[in-house]
Amino acid sequence: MSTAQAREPASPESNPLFLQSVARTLRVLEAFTQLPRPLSIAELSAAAGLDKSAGQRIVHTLQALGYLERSSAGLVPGKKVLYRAFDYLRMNALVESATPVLHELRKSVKERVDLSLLDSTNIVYAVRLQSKRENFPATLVGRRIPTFCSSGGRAMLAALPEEEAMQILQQSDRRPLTPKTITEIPALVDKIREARRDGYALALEESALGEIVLAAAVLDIHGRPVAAIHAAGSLSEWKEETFRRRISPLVMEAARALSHTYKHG
Amino acid sequence: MSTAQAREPASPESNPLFLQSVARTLRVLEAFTQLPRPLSIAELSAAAGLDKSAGQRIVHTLQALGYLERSSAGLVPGKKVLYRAFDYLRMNALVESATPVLHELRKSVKERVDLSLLDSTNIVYAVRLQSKRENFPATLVGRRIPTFCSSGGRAMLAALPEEEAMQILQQSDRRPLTPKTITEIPALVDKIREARRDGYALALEESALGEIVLAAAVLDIHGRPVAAIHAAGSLSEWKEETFRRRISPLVMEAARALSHTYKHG
DNA sequence: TTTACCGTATCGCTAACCGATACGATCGAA
DNA sequence: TTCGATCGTATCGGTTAGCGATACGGTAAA
Repeated sequence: MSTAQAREPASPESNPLFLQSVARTLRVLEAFTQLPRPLSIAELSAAAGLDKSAGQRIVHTLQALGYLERSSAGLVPGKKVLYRAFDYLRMNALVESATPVLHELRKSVKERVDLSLLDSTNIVYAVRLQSKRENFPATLVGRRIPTFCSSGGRAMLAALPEEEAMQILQQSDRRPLTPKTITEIPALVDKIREARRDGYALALEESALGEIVLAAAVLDIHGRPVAAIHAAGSLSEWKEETFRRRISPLVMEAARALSHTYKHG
Repeated sequence: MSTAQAREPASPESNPLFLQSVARTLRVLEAFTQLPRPLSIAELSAAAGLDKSAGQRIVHTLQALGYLERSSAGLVPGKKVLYRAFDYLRMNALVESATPVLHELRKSVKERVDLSLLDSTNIVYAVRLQSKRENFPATLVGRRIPTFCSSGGRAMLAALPEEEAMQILQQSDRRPLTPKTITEIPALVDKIREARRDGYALALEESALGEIVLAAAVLDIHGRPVAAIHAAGSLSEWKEETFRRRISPLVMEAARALSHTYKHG
């Protein structure tokens, strides 16, 4: 096509119903994912692929609406984004029913337990009950990590039709998060097969060093994986085998209790 | 043509930098606050004050971007909103330093403890460590309740210049949340004065029946209130006086530990 | 079957937005 | 102090992105 200088890279949605003004707005808010610090208008504009003027207008509007705030060092996300997360969480029946189950689980395993949701190549933490002091961002709701290298992600991949799982693996950005992250497709396929056999998945220091995580998938009424229950321990306190033996039945039971109940989708 | 009927109510921002396309986009996402259930395109459009076509386009785009998802019963918020909340939380230095403090506090009071942030007429919960089983939405991050009827809100109002506090009271929608909610300005002024004297605020069944909440304000480096530390107990287990005596020193100490440290603003 | 409402798709018109431009303030380095 | 760089802010005519009226097919309840 000879539109030499296309303004937007022919937005993935060349659908006439796709509004670039909406996409631009959200790209501004998404800038903080790459640059998690107070940003200037110019930085936000650049990160969103906008010129100064467009950035100025969008920032001004988002600020007026409470989705951006001014701090002494620049613009930061506004409290309104928390309201939107609340809307998500309160409407999610799975999050609701998982909360008491996770509390029970937390009591018996005495380690950090989480509920994560499958979002294609990533998983997002939706409920988190931490135990000890840990690296701060790692413990927050909304954190996302790649599906392929998390125990929960692999537990869900194991419950997906093989073809879909392969697709996700191939679409994933498989850069390692730690030196121990498994990144080769064949090795990952092995781990997934293992998870399918065992009913749970295990990740050893793949997203954080010193951390052992065990997870089982939560299935919806059609048998599709929609979430996972995680339990995370420290390798300074657990041997792999003990962790598997003691924790896996509890995690699997919790996941089973939540499976097949709601339509979740 | 006589544009007799202005399309938008001359948006609060008649500033030429205010983009109505941005405002429309966010109004769609905000619809779930009023109507927390799966919605159709028509419902979302109506809630956002848009016609069917505009709604269709915005919904289509938000869905393509992951900010809306289709469930069996209609459209619901998408997981991307959780990512944005994560961006907020991880960048907030106060949230970060409050997390270990809250864990300590949680250990000594053995009740639910929260960190809330002041957002004018509302407070938002940013960190929550719950104890027992409770009414579900009431325990979520991102939940917002009116400043005037929460202990944390009143603790912060007490730390604000009198004039500003009055302004917030007057701007507030003071409909009661429970039969015990105090809604009269003079009575609220009394409660705020009391909080100023004591260094903490108390709310008895004002946002939930059977609940007693005690809170102290966290001040920024300029002495302005930016957040509050809450501890919530059940009236079936606590007498007011015991709660005050046992809990208030701990909550005040936690709030003091966080005050005057960061620029927070 | 009828009716109502759903999601989806089309298309010409136009005003909302674009983006180039300019101005004053601030801050560090020279 | 004087630059130069970069910040936020403000203005304005041209045009394109988006508006909104309209239409179509499917589905579910009456």
